[in-house]
Amino acid sequence: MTTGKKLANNVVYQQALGQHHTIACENCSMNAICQPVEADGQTLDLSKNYLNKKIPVNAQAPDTSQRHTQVKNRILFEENTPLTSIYAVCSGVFKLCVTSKDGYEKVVGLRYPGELIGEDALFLENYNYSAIAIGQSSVCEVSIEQFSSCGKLVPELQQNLIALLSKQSYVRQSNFQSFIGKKSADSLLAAFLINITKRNEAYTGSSSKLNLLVSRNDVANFLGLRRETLSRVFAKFQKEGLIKIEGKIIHLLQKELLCDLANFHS
Amino acid sequence: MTTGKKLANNVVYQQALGQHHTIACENCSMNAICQPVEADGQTLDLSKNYLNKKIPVNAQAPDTSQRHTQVKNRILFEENTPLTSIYAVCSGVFKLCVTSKDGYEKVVGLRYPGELIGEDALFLENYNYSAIAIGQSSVCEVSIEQFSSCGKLVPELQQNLIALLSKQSYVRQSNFQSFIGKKSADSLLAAFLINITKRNEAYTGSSSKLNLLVSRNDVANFLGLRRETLSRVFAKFQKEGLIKIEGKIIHLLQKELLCDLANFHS
DNA sequence: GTTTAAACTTGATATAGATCAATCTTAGTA
DNA sequence: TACTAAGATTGATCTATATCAAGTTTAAAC
Repeated sequence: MTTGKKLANNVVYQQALGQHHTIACENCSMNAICQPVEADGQTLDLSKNYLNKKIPVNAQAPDTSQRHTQVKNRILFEENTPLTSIYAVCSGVFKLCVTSKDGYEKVVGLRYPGELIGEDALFLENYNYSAIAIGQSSVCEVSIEQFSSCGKLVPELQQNLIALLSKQSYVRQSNFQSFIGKKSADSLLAAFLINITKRNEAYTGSSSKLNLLVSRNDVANFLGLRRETLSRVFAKFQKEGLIKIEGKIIHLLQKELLCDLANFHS
Repeated sequence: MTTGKKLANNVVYQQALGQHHTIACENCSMNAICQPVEADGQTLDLSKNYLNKKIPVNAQAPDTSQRHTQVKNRILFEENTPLTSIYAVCSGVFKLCVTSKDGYEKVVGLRYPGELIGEDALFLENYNYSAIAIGQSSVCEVSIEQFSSCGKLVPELQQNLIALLSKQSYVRQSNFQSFIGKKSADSLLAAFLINITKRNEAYTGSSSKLNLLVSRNDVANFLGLRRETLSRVFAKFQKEGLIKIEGKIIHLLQKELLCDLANFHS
């Protein structure tokens, strides 16, 4: 891991935030169905049967673990292609996109370590968005077919999946509530920063700083703002002492005020 | 059902759209866990054990069915109160609200017949929003406690719940995708009309007209627009021949154009 | 049928954010 | 270290939507 002059801080923070390391399994949403379960008084680790590894793509440092798939700036899967697996992000970040008829790519979600990708299409034929790795990222892959055959044998596994799905449903609803009907750029960005920090809290160990990893362009696209507007709001927040910006790393200096802004209803 | 002079059309359409009738079970999201299941070669209708009825509240025409709870302009449950049941809307519509510190009530969702309420908090202590009946509405109630005890006995029931939750997760994600990052009032309203029509399609039997049931105020609140702005966009859409307005009933005359507007990315 | 309140619409003005354009910064490469 | 391209910021102007205000329609109550 080289340290350029200007980059030094960045790397330090990335290490501090653990963004280039894989998430601990106990902090991962997938954990509910990966954990060994008790069946007939025996302990079974069914994950061995359905958790796949994939060939690393464009990996700078080849992944040595068995579980994690390395992808860099690569498409994990494309919209409207057959659904075969669901994924949990292990490291890095993935953007979820849909492409409109005119070819415009709209960012409809971001997934950070420990979060699921594709589980919302579990009983559909096809994926409902494309998933694209930002920078160097990795995932765990769960084959639906293999999981199903395991699930039939172990009822407890199914209960765990129920809990996982319900939790996801909650996460999605919370997400929706955070952003629906927000009109001002200020409250949108505040809601976004609070939302992402919270989602990464268990993983990064910090409730006041986050590494966005994605470009300003992607954030602006996701929020429905112009990159110029987003830039201005970022600058304003920093000038007002609400945040401190170090490239893609954001320190939330006055979280209370940001929360007020995020909840502000106009 | 009386027919006033000006009201006649309205009532006719409401009947045509079936808004004052309860949804057929086969069109309801809850159906996956209400249907009788096969267990040990026997058919069990477990719904009898966990599907409750509730005392009608403010009902104009008392409900004679066993399953459906009648509530009118009433709170079904309040934010941050203990979660005991999940619900499926049988008739009418419910608005989901969160109240901010300053007392402002934000509409974070609308639930039409066949849709679930509260399932996203299934494994939480408390409900994460309040649910309020608009006009005369009714629900089916599933007691969590009773469902759980049934579920343990019948694995198939659990599989059905998995399917239900995954589908809900998909619905939520689709919802999110429809509204996140939409900036213009035009595309917001277009997305809203398409979204609600689609959600009600199986129930109303129509893919080109819908009965909003909720006030313009609630719609504007949900979309993050001012009622004046919403009113102007409604008027513009009608003037342009995209829709026809009959009070709360909206006819989608040019669905293709509305879809284009809804997908429009600026 | 008349009265009253609530819901909805329309008009005029002010403002937040888009747009267009230029500049600056960062990261990757020679 | 210098060069290059992509990403990010800043400035000036224009436009869509909020805001304030008045008026109209609808629905409920008397």
